[in-house]
Amino acid sequence: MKRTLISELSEKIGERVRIRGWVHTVRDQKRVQFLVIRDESGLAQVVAAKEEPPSELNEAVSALTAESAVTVVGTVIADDRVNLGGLEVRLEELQVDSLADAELPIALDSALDKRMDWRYLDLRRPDRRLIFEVQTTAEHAMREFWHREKFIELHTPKFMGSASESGAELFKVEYFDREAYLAQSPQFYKQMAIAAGLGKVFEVGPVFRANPSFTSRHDTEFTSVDVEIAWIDSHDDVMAFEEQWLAHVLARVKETHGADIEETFGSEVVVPALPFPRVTLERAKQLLRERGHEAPGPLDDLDPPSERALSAIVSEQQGHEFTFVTDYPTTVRPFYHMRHADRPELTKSFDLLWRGIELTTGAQREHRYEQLLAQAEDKGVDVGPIQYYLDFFRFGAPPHGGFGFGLTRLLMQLLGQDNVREVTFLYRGPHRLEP
RNA sequence: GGGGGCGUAGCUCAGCAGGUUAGAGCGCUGCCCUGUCACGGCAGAGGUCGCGGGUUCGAGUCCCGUCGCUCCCGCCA
Repeated sequence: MKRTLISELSEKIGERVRIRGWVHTVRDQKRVQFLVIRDESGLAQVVAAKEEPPSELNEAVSALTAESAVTVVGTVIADDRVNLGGLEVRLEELQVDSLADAELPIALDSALDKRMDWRYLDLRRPDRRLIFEVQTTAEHAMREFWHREKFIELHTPKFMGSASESGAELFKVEYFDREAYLAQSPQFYKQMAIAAGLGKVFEVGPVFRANPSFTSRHDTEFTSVDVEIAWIDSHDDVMAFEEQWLAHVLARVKETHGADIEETFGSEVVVPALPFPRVTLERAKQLLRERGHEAPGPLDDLDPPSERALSAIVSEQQGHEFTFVTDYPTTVRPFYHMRHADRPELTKSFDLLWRGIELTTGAQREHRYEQLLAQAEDKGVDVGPIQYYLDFFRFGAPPHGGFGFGLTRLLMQLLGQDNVREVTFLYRGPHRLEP
């Protein structure tokens, strides 16, 4: 007999069905037994009259434990007394596919770290499933847009012979008789694709950061969304692409899950207006000062409290959740970010803030070999190990730029969660390698 | 790496200025209950109070160390 999803039961009233799922609750009374079965589509009540003495079926129901995996055969009956959709399944056969231990190690209100220990139980909660449905929709919408715009999808190697950026946050691994590093970014390789003439490229893939970061928005392995575009005139072209792409993604998420997200997580999905507000770092600092926010920390960057404050100011003044902050000084940007011709101390770079958190870093890249070399030396970068990268720009490289984008940070903000661990299937952090 | 908070039953927590057998709710086990729907009722089991030292007549409670968790900062996506 074919399996019926619980969401389809209302179309099968009077029919015999086979449903498969988990025991949500057991209410074993004197005269009647109720089971609530949960599958990926919903909850359903299953009922069995108790016989005197109890039948084998009654005994089997009594022996069930919560979260056991079961297969139930019965007849669908409409009954107004039932709160769950006004229908129930009259139990005829019960097969216990896997009996769960009686006592579960976590509850609905368990602490995050404990829930991480038992992630597969944590994820059985229906509202957690929505997280990954939204992720699926968001990624699909991203690809939809890229595909329409004729982007090429990349799969770059995650083993590297040398650092792709700073070098301070690399995981070192054994690689036969030498050492290799886990890629902390596909940065160099997506630029290589530009030098290779692929035009516009993207990659959705894992990146590894050996930072001992203990915050709600960092992990040591996460899914990075990377984009690189050739033949641009400036970083403005990159921002223009990103805002259209993101607006498309959020529109798709809203139309598919907007109501569910609001109901489940109390977070409204807002499709952003175009263009997004843009503000230079200089102007951002000025805005913050005007509004009485003392921007502490380094003078040439925004610390997290300042980013939150800036987002709040822009939201209040312009009614927009997104803010591009542009033109960061060379001191806080990598050597390959292109510098402004008229103000060489500033880069043609940007960050994208959403609801107070950093979602993206992007820039126009320096594609002129001599200039790139000079900037590397200026930043004190040892060019020896990255000569292969510099070589990309020796045989005709188009002007280009792109951005890196944190997928889990998007999801966290989208679903009003306060921690990336909630929206990561399996979190990896400095002290978390299991399960 | 720096700073704050926390670590007591399976889970979530309470625990007085240090003082006799360490508590609650949920869960679990057993019994009872004509349809429940977070079912309800009664009873019961379950804890080296993270670990190691120290102070004290006496420490879950104070001190030191250590491990773990958590948040913020740094770093970044």
